[in-house]
Amino acid sequence: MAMEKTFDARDAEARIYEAWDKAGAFKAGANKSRDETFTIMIPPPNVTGALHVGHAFNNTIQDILIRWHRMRGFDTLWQPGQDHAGIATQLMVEKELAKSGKKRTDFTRPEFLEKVWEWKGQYGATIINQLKRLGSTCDWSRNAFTMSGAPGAPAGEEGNFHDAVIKVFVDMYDKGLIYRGKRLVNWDPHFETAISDLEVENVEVAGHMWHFKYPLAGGETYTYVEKDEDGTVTFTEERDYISIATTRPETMLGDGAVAVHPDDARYAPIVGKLCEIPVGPKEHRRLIPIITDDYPDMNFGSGAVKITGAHDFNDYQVAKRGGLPMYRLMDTRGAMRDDGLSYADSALLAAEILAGKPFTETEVDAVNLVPDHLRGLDRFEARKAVVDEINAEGLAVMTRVTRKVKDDEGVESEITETVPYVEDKPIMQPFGDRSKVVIEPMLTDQWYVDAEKIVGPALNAVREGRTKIMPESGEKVYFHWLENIEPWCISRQLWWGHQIPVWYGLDLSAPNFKDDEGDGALDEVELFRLLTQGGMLHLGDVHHCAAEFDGVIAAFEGELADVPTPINHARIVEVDNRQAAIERFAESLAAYNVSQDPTKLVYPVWRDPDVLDTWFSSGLWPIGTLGWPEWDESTSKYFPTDVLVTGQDILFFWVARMMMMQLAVVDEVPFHTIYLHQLVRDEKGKKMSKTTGNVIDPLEIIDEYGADALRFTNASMASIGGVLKLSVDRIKGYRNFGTKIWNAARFAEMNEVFENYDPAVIPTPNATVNKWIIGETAKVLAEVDTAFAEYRFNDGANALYGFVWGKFCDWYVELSKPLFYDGDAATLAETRQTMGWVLDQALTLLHPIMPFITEELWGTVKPGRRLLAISDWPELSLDLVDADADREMNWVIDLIESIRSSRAEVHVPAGLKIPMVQVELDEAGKTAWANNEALIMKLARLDSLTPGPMPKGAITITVGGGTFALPLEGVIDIAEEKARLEKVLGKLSKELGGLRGRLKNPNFVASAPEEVVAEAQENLAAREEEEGKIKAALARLSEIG
RNA sequence: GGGUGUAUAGCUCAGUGGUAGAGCACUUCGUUGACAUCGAAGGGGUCACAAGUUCGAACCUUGUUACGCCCA
Repeated sequence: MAMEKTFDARDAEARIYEAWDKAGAFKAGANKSRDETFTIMIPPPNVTGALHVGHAFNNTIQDILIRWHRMRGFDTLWQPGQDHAGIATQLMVEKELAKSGKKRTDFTRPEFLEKVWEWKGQYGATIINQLKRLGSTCDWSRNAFTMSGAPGAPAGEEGNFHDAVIKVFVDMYDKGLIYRGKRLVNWDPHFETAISDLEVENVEVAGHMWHFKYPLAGGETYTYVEKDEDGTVTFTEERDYISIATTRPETMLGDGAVAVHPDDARYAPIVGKLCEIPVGPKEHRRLIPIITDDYPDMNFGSGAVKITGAHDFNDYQVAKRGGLPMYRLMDTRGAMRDDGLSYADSALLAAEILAGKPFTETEVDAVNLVPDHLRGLDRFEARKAVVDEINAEGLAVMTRVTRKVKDDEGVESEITETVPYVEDKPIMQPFGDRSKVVIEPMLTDQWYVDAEKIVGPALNAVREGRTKIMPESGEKVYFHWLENIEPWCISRQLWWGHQIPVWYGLDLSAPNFKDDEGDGALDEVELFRLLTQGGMLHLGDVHHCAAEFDGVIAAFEGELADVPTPINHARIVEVDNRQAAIERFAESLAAYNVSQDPTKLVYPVWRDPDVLDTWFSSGLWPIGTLGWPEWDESTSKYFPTDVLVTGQDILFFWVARMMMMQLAVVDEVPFHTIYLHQLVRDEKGKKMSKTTGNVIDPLEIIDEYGADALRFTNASMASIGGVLKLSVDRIKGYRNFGTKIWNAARFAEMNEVFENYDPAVIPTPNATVNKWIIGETAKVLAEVDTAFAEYRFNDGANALYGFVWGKFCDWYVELSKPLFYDGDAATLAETRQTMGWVLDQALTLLHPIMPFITEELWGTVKPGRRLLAISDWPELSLDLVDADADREMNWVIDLIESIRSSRAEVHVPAGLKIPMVQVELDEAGKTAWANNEALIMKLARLDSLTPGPMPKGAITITVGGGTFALPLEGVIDIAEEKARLEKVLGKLSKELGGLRGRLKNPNFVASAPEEVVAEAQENLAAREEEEGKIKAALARLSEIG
């Protein structure tokens, strides 16, 4: 059956993918012929994810590497999987619930998690199916999931990942690498959880900068002086305040100080004095110190900055340096706090702290400096209220503005008035990428990895080259980040995730407790005192970490050892939360009181409700996917893996963390090469975004142009460190490339190549054309191997494009025609053998980039043979390049091009066959002509060649070692031909000038390498020969014209 | 502000010291027995700017300008 004119990707792709699957092509070790492993871990897409162009690019690169290695016989594993994407997944499920008017909190945690698993079962495989459409040959039988094996996971989700995550947490905790602490985090008021920097989008929005007066305490005054660069005084004023600029007035309530730069002379007189926060009830107005710190920018605003340690990252650092208290003002929903002490008590305590009273974090956290009437207000409402109150009190910095007004009759006039100074100013505001609400820096208790302690090995691995980052600039970024690493916040206030394996208990230690009788046992009075004053309800909690509840029992028993009898014998039990623990403990004490039965006494503990950051689990991806900690040789042999292919943007968030964690846990680098690529952008280089409307959907592209076209485009863009600009035109071009090779195969089929060649035999032809294309094949293989080995996929793709289109289709197919149509039986046979073989090589080499069309053709050429995906990559020696054949073919091609070019320029009709005169030709040329006469005549559209002198009025054709003429007297325009030759001569003389200049320079001859000099000399000789011929031709034309 | 890149044909980009390339677009011609998703021919570049190193610089060095990304 004759082949169709084009490849029907839509029809073929699914069929071919299924054939690969059936043949086991995806399985680890498919087509294995050696023991070396080659492993790539897929960067796990979110379980909520849908394929975008970035995934398509990323996975194309991985699949190319995987297919290339698999075909070369490596024990190859492409490990797929997904991460559980805490926030995103929870959001999806909450949205689903919202459809039926339900909220997450309408369910218990286990009930909700069951719904999440249901959702995952229903939609979680979306991106996997999309990756399949791209042709990705992951070993799907090993698909991993970062929540596999978690408590409550349904059938089919039993895996090791949960165990791995928990084990690592516990190990790191035991080694002192994980701790709990109160620090400033990015807080998402919608999801009510801490989020990572990665989940924060900084967007420039229109904002305001308010200017307020903070009056000096006790009505003090100072002389405020401004000077210009030369030190000349430009402004002097007696002030009783310091001017502060802020974009967030509502945070003023929590100010701990006003900071100025130590070099700022304007404020030097008042440093160390107190000023008043100009908001809040008059009777409790708080005083804060004016301190110095390097942070304030003297040239920005007034140069004085209010410091709110609990609600701003910069301020937090200043507050830490200055030992300032940090007062939290908001609750988890971003509303002004309505808990803790009353405002009056809070203000009082704050004043004591200012006066030098020592304070603990817990004490400070109970201080609620939100005035009673603002409590519970949303933060943006509170902002308005604060501004209004300050303005009303006249404590805003004022400015005079002139504006135009129209009176009732429409007459315009100008009025000048004094108004509060408020600048309109674009400000960078952080938004939650999922919730779209403004992120609030918030002081909360979280778990941290002490990254500084585990960063060393990760730095060394890259410094010592055990892991290489490409492009190299990535290494600089990596070093810079790791050298300045911050503690890593790993807790999240979500339900979906690995619950932190830490249990808390009430801190019963009572340093001031007095055992009245000194009998080491508690009586009722003592019990009551312990409960209320002993600290149980006031002090913090104690905690212990283990993989399971059973594992912490002993630790809590130890905790109780020095608590008075009989509590020290209490049974450790687990309850839901702190409140339940208090109640349960009280009940148990009451029961004991009545029964005096110590076995009734319990010490309740509760588990940390928080879960781990998804990145903590993804950090274990390399070993976790391979079954660690329960792995055996069948999977551990794939570790360390080989290459990580991922986006530059997650170098810190994921890559560096994998390095640190794998080194910390199994003491080995997770991969030897990290291939970083950029974000895929639109053709103009803009980020694709739904709002801009420039999103290219890879699935639509696959539908329209086929997966191969998209993959080839990706490969051709993949220069190291290259910018990825995706354009549909380009994709279309590579679809056309597929059609091109399809039709070359079709040509072969029409000439009965398929049934008349032996794929196992490297041809040994006689015809120069055949020898030549075999050499070109060997050359392109070498190019592709080098390119792939160096991760220069664009070079590989371009080499193949040039070979298939520029060499095979443009020349070899054309040149083979005379051999097919007019050749003798032997020529016909060797040409079929050659074409079949070369086509097979081309399909094989193209397969990693364009797997579908090549697989289809592979089966069409020789039906029923082993699938190309699991066939062997060729090994061809460059000895197959026949230098003589090469030289001869280049001469032939050069001649044909010269003739075509000349004909076109003097407007000889394309179809017209014309005679040619051989004016002079050396021996090599004569041989070349004789060997290739038929095809030169055909392709140059000649009808004869006769030796003879240069005819009058002819076009001159010059090639190496010869001159030909096309006698076209009467057909051509002499003047035009002269102009053509002059143009050629012009180009030549420019080149000659350069060459002569160089060769005349004694320094060049002396310093340049010999071969460069020799090349220049050869080049010069050839150009001079040509120049001579052209000049002669011009002279002859002048005789007649 | 810190970090890190980029600047080459109209567009998108290759090009690691020997005198500039590809694809697309453009112009002209062409239904020549694989392919019009095609073929043939052609036009088009002070390699951002300046200085330096070198016999020789798109490439190395320094500075300038513009733009991008990441982090503040």
